[in-house]
Amino acid sequence: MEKGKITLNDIARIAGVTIGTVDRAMHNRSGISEKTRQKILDIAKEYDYKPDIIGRSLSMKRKRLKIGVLLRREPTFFWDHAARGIRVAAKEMEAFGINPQIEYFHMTSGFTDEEYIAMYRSTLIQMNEDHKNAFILVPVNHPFLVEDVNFLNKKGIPVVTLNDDREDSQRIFHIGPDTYQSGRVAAQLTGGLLSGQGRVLLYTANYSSSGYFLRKKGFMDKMHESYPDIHITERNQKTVLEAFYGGDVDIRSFDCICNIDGATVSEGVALLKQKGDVDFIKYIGFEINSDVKEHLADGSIHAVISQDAFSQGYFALRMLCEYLVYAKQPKYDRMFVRCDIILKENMIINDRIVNPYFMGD
Amino acid sequence: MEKGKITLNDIARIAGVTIGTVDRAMHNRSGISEKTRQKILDIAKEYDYKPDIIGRSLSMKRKRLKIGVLLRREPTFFWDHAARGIRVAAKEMEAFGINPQIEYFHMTSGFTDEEYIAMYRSTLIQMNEDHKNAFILVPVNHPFLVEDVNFLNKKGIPVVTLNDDREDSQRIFHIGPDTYQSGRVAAQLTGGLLSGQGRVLLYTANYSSSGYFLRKKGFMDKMHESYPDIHITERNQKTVLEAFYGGDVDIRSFDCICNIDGATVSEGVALLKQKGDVDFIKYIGFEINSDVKEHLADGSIHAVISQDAFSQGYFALRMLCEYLVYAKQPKYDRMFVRCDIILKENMIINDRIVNPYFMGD
DNA sequence: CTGAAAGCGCTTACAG
DNA sequence: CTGAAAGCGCTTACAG
Repeated sequence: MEKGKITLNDIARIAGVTIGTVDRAMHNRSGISEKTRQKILDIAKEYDYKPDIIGRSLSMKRKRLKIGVLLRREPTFFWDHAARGIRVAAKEMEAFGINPQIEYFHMTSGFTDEEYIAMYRSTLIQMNEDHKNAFILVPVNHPFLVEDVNFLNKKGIPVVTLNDDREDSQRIFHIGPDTYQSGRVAAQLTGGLLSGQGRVLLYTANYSSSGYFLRKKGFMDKMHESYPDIHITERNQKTVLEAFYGGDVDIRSFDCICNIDGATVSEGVALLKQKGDVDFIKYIGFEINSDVKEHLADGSIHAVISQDAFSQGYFALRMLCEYLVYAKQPKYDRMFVRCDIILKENMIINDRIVNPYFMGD
Repeated sequence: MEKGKITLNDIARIAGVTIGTVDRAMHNRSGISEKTRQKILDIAKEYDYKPDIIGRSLSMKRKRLKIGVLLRREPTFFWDHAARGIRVAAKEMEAFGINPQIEYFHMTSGFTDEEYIAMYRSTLIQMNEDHKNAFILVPVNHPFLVEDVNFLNKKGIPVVTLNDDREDSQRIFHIGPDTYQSGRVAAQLTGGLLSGQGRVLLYTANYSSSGYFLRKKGFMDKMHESYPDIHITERNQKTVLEAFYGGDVDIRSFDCICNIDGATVSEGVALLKQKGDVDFIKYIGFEINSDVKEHLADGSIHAVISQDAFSQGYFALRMLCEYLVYAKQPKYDRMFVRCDIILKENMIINDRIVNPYFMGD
């Protein structure tokens, strides 16, 4: 008997029982004597039994895995990529009958916080009525979120948090950007580009997100450690217009703009172009979309750091499925996607580049 | 009948035939009347039949897919990663019973070209005697390679080329680095770092490889286009010692060393450290290993560009399996892996970063 | 030219 | 506590 190639049927034959009994032993099901269970487990161990995933999958066909996914809506380029990552992973796992149902919720304008929470919660309840096997959620910042996650968990419905985390909840794991580290990467790029000298304008429209706060902190920490001679001016006005041209700002006195806030990058560059200042200042941003690609191509953006939403979605679904199908526990309960540095010359412009980004097409 | 969820059994029932006949129709097998075949195909189309990959796989278990893989040996860190990518992909596809047999051949020293070719070829023949279903090969530069690839292809054994390509052969597709583009990326990094001014030492131990030649060309092209004021000195001595300190070289007259030749990067940096020159010059290299990681961490290397061997192996096996199992033709017959820019702050130092590099562990 | 059946490796409802 | 059997969706060797 070749090691590792043994099947449940083989074990049954060796143990002198039937396959049903073997199954009971392997899955710690009830209705089996301790003695037979031990005998069977010993045999399994001796012959290094590994369950055949595809036999199991075929048999599992009867109950397809329904996974509820609740994402944000804006910025759309970002969340579209996340949804795409989820669909690609689902397609890869289609052998296991994964069936993700993706819903979105808006966080932009026109509603009070309470109204958002209510909308979010009602969507969640509605999705759950369809008897989901698991959820992938982008959490909102409200105590109920923890309650609901814990409730689902108690009912045996695991929850994964995407992009934002609630460590105080019983989500089984989290996948998101390493925002602090991405700030450090931006600082190293900036410092290298300025040879450790000069003036930097650091801009964010939105510090309310803890992600942006952490990114700024990463940027500042790395600057203080490695480039103490660079002078940093923070601006966090609501619009790039105010930030770059409001008050008594002389934009040309800066050597570099670092735009912490991924959502306003292309807007910021467009403004510099319009004012005729774009050639006098280096621009470093976050995240990539088609506008940003154009700015990279024509040289008006030097670099962006991407912690791509696609990978977040892809790995969230994939690791969740491995958890559901193989009972494989992720190594950590908090994981991050890579910080990719994207310049004109290494941005991906065609699909001859093999890459998870394109595997689903 | 839900669209797309129809099975062969359903079709058989609808057509009033048995599943064996449906199978004959779907696979263009002989022994079926044109009329029944048409009827069955029409039904399949109408109900949007998609074969269930996992049913097929289970049934295919009887003939596991044996794939022969022939890689180089040196530099080991590189080919170990390629082999690892292949194993990870095989594990991911284990549902389909993929069984890669990986062999290596040396290209270093002590043999004539003819002897190498003979060794390579005998290994290939030996592997093929085990009735492989497909091959992944790192080609050697000899006409016989084309002959053998074409011979295998004619016998219905597809061949994929890895890292190097032979476009004149009938390999079904190629995956490798985009060496020309990686040279351009290095040039953009260098140019940015020097703000378009200064002197660069461009070093390669080995121009005989067409990969290094193309990389150099990419570097030069981008420099001429974007940073015409940077002065470039080429050195291609056999050792870094000769290149950096041989003749009348004053290494400190350079602002930056760009080391085209991925295999000598850590050696070069170690030499600069030993001579006390490392703080006076920026270093840009290619490929990453544990030594290079240390140099990145302590700041003696500014950046490396990685076209990781892992991905080459991973995608080669994966796309080959998709070809064998689903008959899925890759979009292009020549594909490249990404050029990743790696600085101290974004190099991956722990496995909390979700990444194909770590998916197999 | 077509049918009937076994088999891939597992899970699960049912019978005893 | 254990067994016997059906079934997941496909492929294939054999019978007619």
